Amino acid sequence: MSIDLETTKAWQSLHITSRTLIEQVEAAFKKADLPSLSWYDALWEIEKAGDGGIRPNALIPQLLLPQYQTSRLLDRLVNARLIDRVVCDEDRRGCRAVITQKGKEMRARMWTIYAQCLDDLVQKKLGKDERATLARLLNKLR
Amino acid sequence: MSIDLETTKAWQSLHITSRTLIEQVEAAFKKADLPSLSWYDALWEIEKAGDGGIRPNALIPQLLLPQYQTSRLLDRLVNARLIDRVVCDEDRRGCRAVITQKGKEMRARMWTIYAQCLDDLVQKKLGKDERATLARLLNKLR
DNA sequence: ACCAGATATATGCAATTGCATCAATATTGA
DNA sequence: TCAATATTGATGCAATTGCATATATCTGGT
Repeated sequence: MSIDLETTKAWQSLHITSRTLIEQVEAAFKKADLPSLSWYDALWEIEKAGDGGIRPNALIPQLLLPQYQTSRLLDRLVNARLIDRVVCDEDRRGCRAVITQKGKEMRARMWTIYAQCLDDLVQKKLGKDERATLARLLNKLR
Repeated sequence: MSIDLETTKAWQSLHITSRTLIEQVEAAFKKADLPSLSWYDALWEIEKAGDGGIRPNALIPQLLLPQYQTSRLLDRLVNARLIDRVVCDEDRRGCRAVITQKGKEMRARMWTIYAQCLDDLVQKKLGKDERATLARLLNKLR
């Protein structure tokens, strides 16, 4: 087993690109006085879940976060009045995360920035076919 | 400006793939009772610099870390006796990070695990041409 | 030589993470 | 039914990060 140059290059560009692009999005959020990407991701999943909200444990695989991080991210969102932790009737160990009106507004505000970034950082830089090829190759790695 | 599906898919798979693969490498290091990827990266850059060592500020662009993180990573490496912080004659504000024998051994030990991961996670999953294409597309994004 | 920046690095402090574990409730199987 | 086990979610504590700033040294212009 020996690692060739293509492997090294692919590995490096994968992580460098991911980090660099995320940093740019985070910087854009910060510049607009908005919270970070992880808040966006959580708000979006919670908003998509609708009025019934979503259980924290269902959020974990979506956000790819460990349980304790998810719990604490929810703490912060509650604290910022962007979501409510509602009691869960069918399982009283748990709760449901439900987005508030303020949360919806925040997510929408963040999306305008995020979408602009996605356009600048990805959509303008690769053709449609290239974007599809990239996604296909990446998906072979997971 | 509107974001299409290929863009979203490419964006998601980029970050999910990067995170997932890194987690797998970190897990392999942890399982082998070895420190984390950031230690490896730093040790490798410092080892490549040879006996003269490398200035922390030259390490920053290599590691893509902020200055204070670099400084503290060096603290930990010194603490673990994997590098020395040597006084720098030509600029006494600074120092030079020089790898120790123990550091070299650690890096080599980590590489056996790391290389195995790269083989399993990348080299076996994509053909040579696919790896090259992936790197090329990713590099268009930075 | 001297002073006004600029640069290299370190560090105090608050926020966040990771880990282990806890408390509460649910489920299973005898 | 009930004890054993599993699952959900939160939390104390130590380690790490992020930010702002401090300290020491260097450099360029006068």
